[in-house]
Parts: sequence; structure tokens; C-alpha cells
Amino acid sequence: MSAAVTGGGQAAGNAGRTAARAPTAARVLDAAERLVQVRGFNGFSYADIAAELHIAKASLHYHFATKADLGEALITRYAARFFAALDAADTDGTRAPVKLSAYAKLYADVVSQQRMCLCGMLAAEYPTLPGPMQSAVLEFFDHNETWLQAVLEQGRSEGSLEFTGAARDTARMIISGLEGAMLVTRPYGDAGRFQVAADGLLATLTAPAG
Amino acid sequence: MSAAVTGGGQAAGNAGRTAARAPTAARVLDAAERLVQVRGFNGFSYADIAAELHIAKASLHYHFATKADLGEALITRYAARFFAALDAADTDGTRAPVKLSAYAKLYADVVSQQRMCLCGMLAAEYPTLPGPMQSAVLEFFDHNETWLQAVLEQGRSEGSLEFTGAARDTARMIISGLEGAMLVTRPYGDAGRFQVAADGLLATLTAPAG
DNA sequence: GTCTATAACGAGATAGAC
DNA sequence: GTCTATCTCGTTATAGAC
Repeated sequence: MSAAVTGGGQAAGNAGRTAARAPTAARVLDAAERLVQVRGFNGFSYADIAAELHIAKASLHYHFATKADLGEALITRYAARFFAALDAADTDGTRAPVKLSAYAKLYADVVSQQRMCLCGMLAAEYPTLPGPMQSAVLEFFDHNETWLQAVLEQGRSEGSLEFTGAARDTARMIISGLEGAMLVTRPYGDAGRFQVAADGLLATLTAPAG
Repeated sequence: MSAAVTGGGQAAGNAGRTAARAPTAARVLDAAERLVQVRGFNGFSYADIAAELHIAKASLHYHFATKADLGEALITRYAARFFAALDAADTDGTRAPVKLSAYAKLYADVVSQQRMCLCGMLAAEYPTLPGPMQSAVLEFFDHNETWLQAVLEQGRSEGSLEFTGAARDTARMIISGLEGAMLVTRPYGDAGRFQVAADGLLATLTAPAG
């Protein structure tokens, strides 16, 4: 499932195509996504994308009229890919701790590429973003929270997870913990740092009997 | 102690002075600090500071020749203030959970101003920063880790804290959890969200007997 | 769809007067 | 220390040919 989230021109429907042969709009999104995750929305320009794709800056505006439009499209595609991966992890009969591990793995895959979560990065830049991008970022986190809350309640019911207080609050702690671990560990360029933090976080929720 | 970290022209040695009467360099740092914490290092310009202070852009270059110089000075001052507050919390006889609460309060004060931690913000922008700023950011986190590690070991010794594994790893989890909670909750503009996450995080470390 | 050319603006930075 | 004026470059975006 990690490949689906990692993306980059190898989406499910386009398996086998190289990024160079993908439609231009998709290649623009791939390049822009990486740039935002590495440098931030305010840290890249159309010139960076044009150079990477060997096309003219003006051509980019044909596909995404404004940078705000491009930003919206980035979040939409990223969220769709992310939530598709969550759906895939929601197989009937899967126990909650396994789902949580799958969730953490989505983050770990991003870290392994030396990137930030797209929406974590945009959260840092939040006050500078166009309104539609702001709304889309909040939607992403809200959806994450809803999914995690359901998993936590399942885990509590089946006895596989133990935590104090509301599932919603614990869901928020998990999101914060994973996003924060990405944020703080990326400058060190050491994926192991993230993994220890993520494992430790989930360990505090796992019931003694597993 | 929170006032010492909040800063903004009311440093210990200048109590009573208004920001407007403070030396220009300090006022520049105050304005720039807020701008970085709200908008990011790549999200503000000398023009923003000049407008806020009602001085010419060129005057700023007299105090800080380049934006990179300004950035370095920002981290240096912020770290000094932050670590001074940690020292103040290190009174002999203070129990570890109290120290941890004081630590979390430093973060809560930043959140209450609708800002990000300066170095948390710079961590997001890390790949775009000048080398000296990158080093200073890492130093900030390393110092935090060292302080927390000592507190955690004290807590384990005196029986006031319980956690699994190395104190260093738990220290990293605390930093990640608090930074992540700031990152994710700030877009919601609800300080209560941060507080719940911070309290929940520290609760997982507190020994049943307190 | 992609290009060249250019507009219109803002960025960081410098020169030199006061 | 602060100012005005200016430089150079990068930014988003548009016009119009191909």
C-alpha cells in the first residue's frame, strides 16, 4: 500500500508508465508535490517545475492557471491517494494495532523520501495560504482524525488497544505525534529517528496482551 | 517564566520599556521573530519589517547585513531565552513531573500567541535555509533533548515518572509530540486542542502514584 | 499544448547623502 | 543610524504566435 501513497507517476491506473510519458498535468503535479514536501509552498516557483520538466514556465499556466489552483490540486490528489490507502487498510477482520501500524507506515514512507507530509508542511505555512488551500488542509486532518477514531474504538472494543480518555483526543495525539516526528527528525536525515518515535507512540496504546 | 520566553521587547533587563523605545536592532528582532513564527522564514520580507517599524528597508541592512544574518540572530536570541527558562525550571528539589509541566507550558505560551515554535517552523523550511541557520536549529533541538533526558532520568530515579526504553528516545518523543501538536492545532486557532494533546502526552509518563 | 516575449511587481542588497 | 534612489534578479501571470 505504500506505493499508492508514495505516488509519483506510478498511480494504480497508470502502472508501468514512466513519469516522462505521463500526461503533462500529472507530471507537473508530481514535481510540484515533491517541491512542496521538501521546500514548502512558499519555497518553490513555477521556474523550478519548468526546469525539472524541461518545458516553458508559461506552459504550466495552461494546466494550472495560478499557483493557488496548483496548490488546491496538489492537496486534492494527495488526500485522495492517502485516504485510498487507509481504505485498503480497513479490511474486515484486521485488528486495530495492525491498522495503526499501517497508518504509521504511510508516514514512514514519506520520511524515507526525506519529505514532509504535504499537509504537515502546509500546516506550517497555513497563514500564508489561499483560503481554498487552508480549507483543504483542515479537511485532510479532520478525515485522518475520523479514521483513527474509528480504529481506536475498534481496538478498545476488541481489547487490543488501551488508552485513557476519548478516542477523538487520542486520535489527535497520534496525528500530532507522527507529524511532529516527521518535522523534527527530517533535518537529521535519519529515518531511524522517526521510526523509534513512531514505535514508541504506538506502544503506549497497545494492550499488554497485544 | 513564560514572559521570558514570550519576549517581545520586555526582556528581563529592559522591563518597563515599550517595544517602540527599545533599541532598533531589538525591535527588528521582535518583528522578525513574530513574522517567522507566523509566516515562516520564506514567508516574510524586509519590507514587512520596515512597514511595521516605520523605517526604511535600507536601514534594516545596517543592523543585519543579510537576511541570513538576521535569521541566525533570531535563532540565537530565541534559544538563549528558551534555555534560560529551562534553567529557571531546574530548581533543586523540583520533581520531574513539575519540570515537564513547565516545559510544556513554554510551548503552550507560544500556541496562545497563535505562533509556531521558531525552530519548529524553521525545521519545516530546513532544506531552504542557509547553512549556519540549519546548524543552529539542530543545536536547539539537541539542547532540548539533553535537558529532557536529564529530567526523565531524574523522574525515573525518584519514582515520579514511568516510561519504557531509553530516556533519550522518550525525550525525542516529547519534543516531537509537542512540536507536532503546535503544528497541527494552530490552523484550528484553538489553544484547547493543543492543551489536550500536551496533557495526554505527559500523562503517559506520569507514574500512577504521581 | 507549447512556445517566446514581456508585463508588473516584489525580493534582497548597495551607494552615497545627510 | 537613517534616508532616498537604484540595481539586479526572481516571481506570478498574460499576450499572442505556432
